[in-house]
Amino acid sequence: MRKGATTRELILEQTAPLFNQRGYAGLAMSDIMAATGLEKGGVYRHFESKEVLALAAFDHAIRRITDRLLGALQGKTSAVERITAILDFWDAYAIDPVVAGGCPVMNTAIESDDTHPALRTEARKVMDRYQRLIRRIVREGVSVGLLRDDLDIDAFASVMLSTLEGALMMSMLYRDPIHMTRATTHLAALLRGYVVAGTTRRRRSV
Amino acid sequence: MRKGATTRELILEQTAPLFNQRGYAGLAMSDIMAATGLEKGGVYRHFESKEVLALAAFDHAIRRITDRLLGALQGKTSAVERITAILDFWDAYAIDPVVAGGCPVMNTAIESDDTHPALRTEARKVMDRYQRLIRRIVREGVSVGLLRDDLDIDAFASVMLSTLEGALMMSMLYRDPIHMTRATTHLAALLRGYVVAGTTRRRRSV
Amino acid sequence: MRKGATTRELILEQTAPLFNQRGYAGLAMSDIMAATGLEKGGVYRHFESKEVLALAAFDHAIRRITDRLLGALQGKTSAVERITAILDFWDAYAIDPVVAGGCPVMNTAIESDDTHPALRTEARKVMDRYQRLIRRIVREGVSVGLLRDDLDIDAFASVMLSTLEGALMMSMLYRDPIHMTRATTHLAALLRGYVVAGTTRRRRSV
Amino acid sequence: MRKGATTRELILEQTAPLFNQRGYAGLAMSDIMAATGLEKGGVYRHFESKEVLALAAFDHAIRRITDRLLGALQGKTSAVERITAILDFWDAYAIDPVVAGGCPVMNTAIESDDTHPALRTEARKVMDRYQRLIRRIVREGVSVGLLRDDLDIDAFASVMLSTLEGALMMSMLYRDPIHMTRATTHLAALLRGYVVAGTTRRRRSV
DNA sequence: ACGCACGGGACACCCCGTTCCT
DNA sequence: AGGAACGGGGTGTCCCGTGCGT
Repeated sequence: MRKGATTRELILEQTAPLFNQRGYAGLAMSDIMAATGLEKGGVYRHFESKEVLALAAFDHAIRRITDRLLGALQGKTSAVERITAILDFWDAYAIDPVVAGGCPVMNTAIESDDTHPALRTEARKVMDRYQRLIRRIVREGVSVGLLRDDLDIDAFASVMLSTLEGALMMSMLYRDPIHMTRATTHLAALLRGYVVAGTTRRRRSV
Repeated sequence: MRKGATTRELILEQTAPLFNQRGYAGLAMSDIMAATGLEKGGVYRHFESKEVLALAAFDHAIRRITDRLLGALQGKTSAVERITAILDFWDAYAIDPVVAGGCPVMNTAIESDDTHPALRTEARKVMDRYQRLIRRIVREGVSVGLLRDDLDIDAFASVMLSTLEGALMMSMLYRDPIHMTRATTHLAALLRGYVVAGTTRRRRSV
Repeated sequence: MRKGATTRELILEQTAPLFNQRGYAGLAMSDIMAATGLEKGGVYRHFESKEVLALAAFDHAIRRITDRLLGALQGKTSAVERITAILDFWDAYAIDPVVAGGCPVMNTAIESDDTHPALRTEARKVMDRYQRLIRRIVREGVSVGLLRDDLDIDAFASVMLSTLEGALMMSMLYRDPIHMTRATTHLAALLRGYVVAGTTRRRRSV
Repeated sequence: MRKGATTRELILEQTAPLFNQRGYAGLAMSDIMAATGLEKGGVYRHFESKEVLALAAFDHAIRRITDRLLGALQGKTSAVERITAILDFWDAYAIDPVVAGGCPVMNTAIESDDTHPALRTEARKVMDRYQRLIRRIVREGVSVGLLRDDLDIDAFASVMLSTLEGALMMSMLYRDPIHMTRATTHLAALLRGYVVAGTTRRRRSV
């Protein structure tokens, strides 16, 4: 057992990627036991059911991702810098995911769609937070005069997340980060199109 | 007694949406029996295993979608018209999917990523075809002089599919087609940006 | 197919030993198909069900055994000769059964006891005939003055058949005809004990 | 929760007569589940396969019978008393079997003959023990001078068991203990014929 | 806090017996 | 007579969760 880590955290740390890779239905308690080295008694002491564990593991995965993302935003002040940091984060994610198995939100959304309401609700909540984060950044950019005010903030957040999630799926399907690169490049260009002339230094167009 | 081919089609028709909604691991043979009204003997006569059936059901779903999509392309000649038809197809899909449960390619890509190589391979093949279709259309548009030749055809296809797949996931997660609408609107505008001035009648901007 | 044999007879000829060896529950239609070289359609054309076939196969086995036994009795006139012929028949049966798998009556009696009333009835009928045959012979021997009239005819037939059937079971269990030899030797001596002195030539005592 | 050993015994107690009545092929796991009130998981926890269970059930049945038989021999000292006790045991068995369905050894010998080597071996082992028991008793009777020394001990044991097993089959086939009575009466008389004159009080002849 | 025995029950797949069509 | 079709019961595996013992 890792020093200082409680058993509960150990379990989450080990199972979060497994749930992310194989899904709720595809992951068995026996896999969890094998991964944690615990027996059932040990696991059930901390989580009253597989479902509760799955929910907690999802939360854990999201927390890890969010921590990393917020870290990447640290010190980035302007909207463009912050959006760019997010795009960079996704680029990195496609090469080396924070949590193995792709984006937990998308994975959960796909699997739970018609089967597991609790997980679906959780995924939606996280997606809400992602949208709000982007909207907040963009709104700030607009209010500050960095971005044009004809930018449809809701649509931008929606399209940006759609494109990034879709591109992650493509990159994982092909085991090739190129699709993510193309998506982030495209989104960066899109954003640049809304930057008010003269407010920032030109980057080379892609 | 029923003709075998009929029963086989019946099974595929009934199970394709179920696999699409619940995934390979989430769908039990008993669900299949319930959906088809057949007993085990009947199902296993036509498909030697759940895996073989899942593969066939995936194929079936794709065929249904492809047929519909090709139908929508019927009579559309110019690249812009054809891409627009594809976008319209996705818009409609988000409201009323041809196969319940979202896009089989994305669903399969997500679930099979770390668990089911055969399904993953199949999903990749179909995604290849989608990419080739878009590239062919765009390439023709460029060669004909309708679209600017600085358009990165591969990147366009990649970004377009990423965006549409991601948007479908978002629309399903929120049970709200708005995300798809935003994605297609965005992609339509993107395409319009590459149309050579004077080659087509202006559409009202969206 | 054997010349002159109808398909029906071919089936019975092939399956009688199989039913005798493996029992009704232990023999599958697929075994029957393999043994006969026919497909299911062919078998069901002649026998409407496995049960009907099993009954017919039992009958067939009994007929073959009875034919052989009656052949062995041919020309034997005195009761002692006839009983001895029967004992010889059983001795030979233990070494090389007329129908593979032991005595169909005993096999059927054992298997069908709590499971298959129709077969049980059939077995009982045949056992009745066996008992009647022995009683008739012995009764004739008594009436002719060859055998003592204090011989309990019913008990003799019963004990004789019990001993022979039990001995056949033992010989098959041990794959050793010695048990049958001991039984027939014992029964021959028993019978001799009832022979009226001076009516027959002494055999060497065993 | 129940103790495992208890459940194991429960299963054996309930299934031993079932296997004895219907045979290995004729008894389904579902019958076992119905008889024990357990679900598959419960049964398979204690027995890894139907075959292993069948073997254990056979052992269990034999143990029950042996216990009863040894109990009947308790206090019986002379060879004649002991053999008589065994005959009485069989008489009682034909009326009310210790294990429903007849003699497990014979049943198993018959069914397993051409199908189940493991069971056959087991049946043979038990039959060996039966033979040894009788031989030992008779041998002791001879060495003590109670029985004549021209008695063929091996043949006596063999014939006695053949007769008893065969008679049990007959009694079960006819649902009439008379055949067993005749067999034991006969065997008692046979034994009496070997008693050295003057060593024991005459019993009335049967 | 954890290991482990326990057992209910779902699951996949096989194969059996029968029918129907050719 | 061949053989596809299919209802259905078969076995054994696995899975989840409980509760006892340490």
